[in-house]
Amino acid sequence: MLKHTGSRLNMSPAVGGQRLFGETILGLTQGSVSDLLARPKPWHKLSLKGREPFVRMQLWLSDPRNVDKLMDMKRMEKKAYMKRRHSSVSESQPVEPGPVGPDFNQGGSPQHHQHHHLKKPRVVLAPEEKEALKRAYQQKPYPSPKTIEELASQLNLKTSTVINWFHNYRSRIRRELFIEEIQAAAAEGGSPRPSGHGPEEYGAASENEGPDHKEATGEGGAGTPSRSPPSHRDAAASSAPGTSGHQGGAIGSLFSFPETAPAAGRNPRDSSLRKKKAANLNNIIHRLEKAASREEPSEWEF
DNA sequence: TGGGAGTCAATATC
DNA sequence: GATATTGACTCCCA
Repeated sequence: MLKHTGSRLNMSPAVGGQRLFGETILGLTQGSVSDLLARPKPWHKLSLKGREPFVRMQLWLSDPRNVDKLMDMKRMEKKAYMKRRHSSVSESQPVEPGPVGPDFNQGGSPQHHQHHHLKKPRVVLAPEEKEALKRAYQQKPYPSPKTIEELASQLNLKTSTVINWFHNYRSRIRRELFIEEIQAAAAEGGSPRPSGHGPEEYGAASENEGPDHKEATGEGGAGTPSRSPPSHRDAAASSAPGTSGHQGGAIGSLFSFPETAPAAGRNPRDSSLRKKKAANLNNIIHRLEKAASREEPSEWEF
């Protein structure tokens, strides 16, 4: 499958990165953290549950030893890893005959371990299948069960896959629209209006990356307004609050966003995308810190 | 029961 | 190895 990922958020691997930060601070996996930072929803559109990671982030920010603790965690992880590695080298036999490596036992059935953990192979939709689904979405964002059945049989997919695809697509389109709203608000007033509603509308920039999202642009489907070109986003992102060097000392060392020109051979859009994501994160941090200093417990309770 | 929100986790990409 | 993408899943609500 061909994917274009543009750029990556450099969260200074020397300290942690999305995985460690997500798992130890936010209670989220790396993928979720990446998503959260790249496409944050406005605060007022978040459910209580959706706000939790930001509340955790705020608590972490208000902890004077936050970075130290993260570094400790990293050290501990490394130690554990080395220990595991060392023991697996010294003991030529694994402790338990579990599914450590690939299912491979001499002469035996390769399925022996599978009853333990039946893993469904991940469905990867072919570009043509995605195209067909998108066309169907443009005609009907909320297809009837009958339409779903038809689509599934036409594309030789499971109906659940088609249902999931529509769910995911709608939800991801919606998020893109939220980002647009925020950008429009930011472009109008310079920065999102103060509201006293916690870190409202901290998201100020988005990359709107990837072929999927681009192709969704301008879809005529019901409730699917057209979306603006990336250049508009660039402008909004660069004017996002928090980009002006708000790095909060230790935080800055945790989330370092190099401002250097893109390295040779890299996607030329890389640095601007990086900036946009940095703007997102800095904006979130900025508002969390502001909220923390204002002490609005009612907004943070969950 | 269908849809939205949030998330996981496999995998692609850099 | 770190990050981005995305299909699948759970939970909650109307």
